[in-house]
Amino acid sequence: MDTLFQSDNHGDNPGISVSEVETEIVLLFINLAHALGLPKSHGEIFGILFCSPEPICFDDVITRTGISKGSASQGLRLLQRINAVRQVHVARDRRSFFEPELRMRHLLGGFLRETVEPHIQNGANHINHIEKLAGQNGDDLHPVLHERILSLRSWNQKASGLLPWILKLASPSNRPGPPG
Amino acid sequence: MDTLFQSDNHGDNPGISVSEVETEIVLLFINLAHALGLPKSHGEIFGILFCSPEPICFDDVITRTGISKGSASQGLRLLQRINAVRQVHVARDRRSFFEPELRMRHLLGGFLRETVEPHIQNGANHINHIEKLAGQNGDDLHPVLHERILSLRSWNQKASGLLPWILKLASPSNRPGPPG
DNA sequence: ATTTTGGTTCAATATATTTTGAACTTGTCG
DNA sequence: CGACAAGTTCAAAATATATTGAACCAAAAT
Repeated sequence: MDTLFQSDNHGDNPGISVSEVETEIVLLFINLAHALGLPKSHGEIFGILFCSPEPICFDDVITRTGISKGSASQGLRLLQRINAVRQVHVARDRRSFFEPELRMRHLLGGFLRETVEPHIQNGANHINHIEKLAGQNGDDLHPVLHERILSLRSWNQKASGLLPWILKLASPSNRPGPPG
Repeated sequence: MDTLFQSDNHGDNPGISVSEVETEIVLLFINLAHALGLPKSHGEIFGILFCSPEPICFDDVITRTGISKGSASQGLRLLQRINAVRQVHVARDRRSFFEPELRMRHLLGGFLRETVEPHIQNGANHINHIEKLAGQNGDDLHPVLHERILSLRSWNQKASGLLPWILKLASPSNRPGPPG
């Protein structure tokens, strides 16, 4: 593929090869993964699936990305958990095939549910604990610190309340427009 | 501080020492920093400032957190850049003092502006480049891939449009409530 | 003008995270 | 059943990221 004689460019097109477009798309998803705090291999996997018109099987994920079996296995698992990738079955083929989720709402939803929400829940628990300690300390607590502990609670609640709005705003039904 | 004889608990309070509350708050911010992809030392610095009723000077940040000069310097700089920390001046004192930002809207705003927005802008540039390559390739591009490239653009625009809404929703004026 | 103080920089080191790949499981086929 | 194929697991190696601290700079104090 994409050699002088067997190019993805069938015909005499002098332009850039299709595979360069794909390379750039994979790079884009590697960057995105990094921005989201996911390993780059996961971005690579998603990028490859995203570029393919048909679902891809495990071994092709490996050969096309060049990553190891282990990474592919773990990456595909996580991507499925956050709703970024679906498994599909092909008749009379034992292997599993994979395809990317393309609806932003679902992508975002999975990511928020699996990655952000647990952090917010942990935070809430931690704040409960802090409030309990603060209660036991009663008057020894500086009033300013006491107030600030209250604001921790309020931040956490605001963050938690934000998530459903974000999903709603990312829905296809939402036309673009300024807030307010 | 907080030894058997020189406890933060002045008086015969049998409760947990104030410093344990502070320890837990610092731990909370270390977790938060981690969740946001910032080094834990930055969370530690913010936590210490958050716990102090008065602004703290550079050297006290170091002694109270136990981190190195270098980390403190870098951490304070970044925290100021993202609006999480303000520098304040004390009369007839050469040193700078620092205090935490407490308004969620400002904290979120700085973080989004300095951390999230640049990624979205990079993404937009990258997508421009991909569209150009795709254009040069004309008909060689699989129609499905062409469609998907269009959706990249739409995702990026949606993400970009989301930011102002998030800020708006995090504003103090917003009462909590379900979306829709 | 020299010293001291407050703070920054950045190369070296320490720590954390990701990736690899060989050994293993599980299910399928002949 | 035995052999193979698809995929998982996880300890070790590779990579990336954060932290340290000594050398440095600039402004104030002496």
